[in-house]
Amino acid sequence: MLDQDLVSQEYFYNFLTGKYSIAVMRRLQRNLKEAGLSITSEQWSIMYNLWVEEGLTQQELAIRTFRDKPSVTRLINNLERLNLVIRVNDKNDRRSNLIYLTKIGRKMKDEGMKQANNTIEQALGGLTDDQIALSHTALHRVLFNLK
Amino acid sequence: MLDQDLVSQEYFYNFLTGKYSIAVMRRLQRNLKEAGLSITSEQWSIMYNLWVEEGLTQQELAIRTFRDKPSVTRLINNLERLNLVIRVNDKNDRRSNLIYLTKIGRKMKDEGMKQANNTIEQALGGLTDDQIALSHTALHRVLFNLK
DNA sequence: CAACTTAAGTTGCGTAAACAACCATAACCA
DNA sequence: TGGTTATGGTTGTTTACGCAACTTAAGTTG
Repeated sequence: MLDQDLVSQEYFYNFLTGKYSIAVMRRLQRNLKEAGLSITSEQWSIMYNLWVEEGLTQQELAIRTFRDKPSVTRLINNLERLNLVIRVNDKNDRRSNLIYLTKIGRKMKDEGMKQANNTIEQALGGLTDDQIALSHTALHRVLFNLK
Repeated sequence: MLDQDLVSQEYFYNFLTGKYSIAVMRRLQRNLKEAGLSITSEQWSIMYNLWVEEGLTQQELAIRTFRDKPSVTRLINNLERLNLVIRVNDKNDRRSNLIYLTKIGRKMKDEGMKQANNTIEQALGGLTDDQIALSHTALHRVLFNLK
């Protein structure tokens, strides 16, 4: 491969190294902080899934957030220390923990979603609905390809 | 916001939490490992920039990789320990370190770029050139918006 | 029912991230 | 020229990630 190709392919390599998502996640973190929510963007991704549906297992959270099991274990540890979620041992399958929100965790939903939507607006400003829809399709395909 | 909207906006939230880039970076890591290159995807992003141009300062590497200065300091520390790069103190500005590749680091370019291109192919398989080009435009805009 | 396999979660280890505080050198300017 | 400000890098702390090894509980099968 020629060096010119290297340069013209720059966008690919930015994608490869997470440049875009670093930018987005950093902004989400900043928005959450400015709104007085002291959770990280990773913790947000767990909370989001619980705001949609409580009582998920850690395994299920791992799948939905695309993280591995140890990562989820530790994220839940930290969220439990912050009194935002609790582990409840599943009576039917004693290997599983069902994760529920606490009152505080539930109360955080409105502001948490608001800041997420803020971040999305800031990130996608100036793009048309078509462009956004096409990017969805492309990114969805990427996820499918790599899963 | 209604809960239905939450679900229909799922792709946005996947973007927000880095789901796509986690997938891509994980695959890059795996491809590098299978090719016998024991560097992380983050280390790859530093190496890539040095393969394009040697003698960059850490500051410049931080800008090009979209990371902060402490992150670059530590990435360079680890790459130096792996004998892939060296710090050379700048004679003209003694605050700066100029980062150069070692022989081993230079020799790694071919295989490193090959695995990067592999990963990109795997990630973008099934997408048309148009779709890819449009996604570039969109992601470029995102970076511009958040910078 | 005992032996084997699968599944859910945890722990250990090395690496990387953000943010703040810090040090050394350079640039500015009054 | 002497003091202030800006810049390049490093260090400390907390959080998070990837992988491998491990524990415990369920499911399978002879």
